[in-house]
Amino acid sequence: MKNMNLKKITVHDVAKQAGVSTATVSRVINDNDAVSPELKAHVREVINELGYRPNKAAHHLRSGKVKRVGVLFADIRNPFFTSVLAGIENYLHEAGYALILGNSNEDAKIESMQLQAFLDEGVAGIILSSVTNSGAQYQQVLDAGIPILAIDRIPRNLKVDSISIDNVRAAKQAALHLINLGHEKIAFIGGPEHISTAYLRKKGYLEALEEHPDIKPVIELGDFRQSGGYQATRNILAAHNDISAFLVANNLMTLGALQAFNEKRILIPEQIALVGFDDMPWATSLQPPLTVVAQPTYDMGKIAARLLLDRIKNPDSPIQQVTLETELIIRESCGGLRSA
Amino acid sequence: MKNMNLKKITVHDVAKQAGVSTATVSRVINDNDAVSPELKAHVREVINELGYRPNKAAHHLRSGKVKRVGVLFADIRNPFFTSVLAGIENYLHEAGYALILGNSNEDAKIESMQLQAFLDEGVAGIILSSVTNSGAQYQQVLDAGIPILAIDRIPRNLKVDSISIDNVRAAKQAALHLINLGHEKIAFIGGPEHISTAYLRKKGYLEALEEHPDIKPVIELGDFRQSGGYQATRNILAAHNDISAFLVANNLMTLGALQAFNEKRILIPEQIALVGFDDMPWATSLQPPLTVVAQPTYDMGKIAARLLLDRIKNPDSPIQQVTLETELIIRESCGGLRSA
DNA sequence: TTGTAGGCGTTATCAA
DNA sequence: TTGATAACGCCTACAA
Repeated sequence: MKNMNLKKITVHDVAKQAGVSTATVSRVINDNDAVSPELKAHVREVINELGYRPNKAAHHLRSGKVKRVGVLFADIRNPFFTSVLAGIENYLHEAGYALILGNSNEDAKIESMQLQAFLDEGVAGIILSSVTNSGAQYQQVLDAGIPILAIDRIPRNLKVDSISIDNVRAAKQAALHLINLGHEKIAFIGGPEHISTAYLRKKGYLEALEEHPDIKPVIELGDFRQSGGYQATRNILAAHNDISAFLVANNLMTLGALQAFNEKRILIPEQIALVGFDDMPWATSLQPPLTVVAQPTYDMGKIAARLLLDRIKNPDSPIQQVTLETELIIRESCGGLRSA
Repeated sequence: MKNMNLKKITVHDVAKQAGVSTATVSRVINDNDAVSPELKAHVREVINELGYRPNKAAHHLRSGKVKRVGVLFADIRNPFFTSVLAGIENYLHEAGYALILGNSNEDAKIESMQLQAFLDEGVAGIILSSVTNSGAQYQQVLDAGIPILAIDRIPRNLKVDSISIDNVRAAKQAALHLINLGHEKIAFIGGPEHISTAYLRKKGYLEALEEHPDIKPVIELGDFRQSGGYQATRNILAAHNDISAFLVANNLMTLGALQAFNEKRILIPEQIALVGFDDMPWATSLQPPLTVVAQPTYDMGKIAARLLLDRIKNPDSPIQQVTLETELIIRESCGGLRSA
């Protein structure tokens, strides 16, 4: 009834009120060319006075420019994602960009639908943790002039900026930690081989063992989810009775392993030493606190967003592959500190 | 060099190729009026043939319609959020809506900036877990004709659709569980009082105690984060030496409490019984597995999205306040099952 | 049932 | 430095 005044205010209203042309208003909005400082100030005043807000759809349509980024993750329910996303969101927000979120749910079909949706919606760039390992299906996005930033999982043969950790080195370091502690039967729970992080972490584990030929690999592959870690752990426990240490290649699978250990009343670290991936909130709340390979998740998100916006501003600069340091945080799940 | 053919295809191209007018093409796109079936089929063929995709910015500008929803959470880093978000994303994606994500980070200033950004960006509706407890600052959004769906935290005095759990009942049930187990010194770790869930859960705890006048409340308020739960637990432990049970009103604070118990080598459930909020992935991986008040987070997200889209389609239907059932999942952190 | 034409709010071109 | 004007791609009276 009383909302008489909610008809949208446009450049025309501002122009009329300020006694200038719409062109001038537009120039002021975009802080563009050389509008005389006095005029600029005056127009700004009128803009505030009227509470004018530019229409982004019209801006987009006319100029072709958008301040909007698509973020497409393979598994939105993994807490690893939450932290990375928070970093991305923080950076984008401060840069005045909107964040469009998608979940491919580890499904290549859905992934390509989501990418298409991003294109339809109009995004200036895309941050992607890809489902598959080959980069072919992303070419049409690139051809449309939309840059992609690959995060965490980096498809082969895709010439785009990327940010990840050194997965081989991280896993190798964790495995060597267990070896140096004297373990000779070390099981590895990995993920689906088509996921680059899974493949590379397994490689790191194997590289560590190659330096110690007397230690034979024991490998079981899960699905990077809790249930998969649980099942893989049970399988290993059933097939071997002499394993003294586990290296688990992902956060949720580590929870699954713990669940299996608890059920069998296996004590950590007395009976089995455990190293997990990702320093998640619960790591310090477990008893014993968990030794983990920590990734700088939040910073990873921030840097990813920064790299992408750089690319958007500068489409022809050389491609960057950023690798972040991981840290092996030694707590008590491999023993040693407990007696201290 | 070779991208000659990436000039955008428009309704005009389709119209020309199909030998019809742009109006007809538009009607076919929107599956609208009565275009003769044959013509419709023919135009559709041409659309596929040319790979035509409607320009959403133009559509939005001209028609005023958008298939885009803003989601604004108070703390994007809380894993509770991840699960709710996944539910929202799933529903929106299937309905052909894009999801714009924002994080207010428990800051009312940022919250209103984000809301303004949503308005500027153009959204058809907003899902909001609000930072403050009073609804005044949301009126301008509502006045702009954009519906809000309040989720989890429901501001007072705001006449909008909402979805939440019965926080009073949930906390009361948890407290009564501890009382029925024979505990007479039960500490409660709550959250900031201006957050509705925090306030209501504390109320539930107090209501339970009112039924047992011999039990005196012991309350410490944290910040809903891990460090807050840790500190609150330490405070209680320092001030009382006869507490036999803890009820912690949020997931991350429960992790903080656990951390404090571990540090002091306090055994759960032998020395202290513990009930937490939210059935998070780690609950079953803890030793002992955690007794919790479980919220249907994923479904909460799905239902939230559905309610909002209903509202968008039907702006004048009566306001709905949906309350979801919680479940007290009894595991082993209050004792009892361990010997089984 | 189909077509014509004007305009959504902005920006870019051109002229003044 | 500023203004008039024509698009951007689409939708929707209105006319046929």
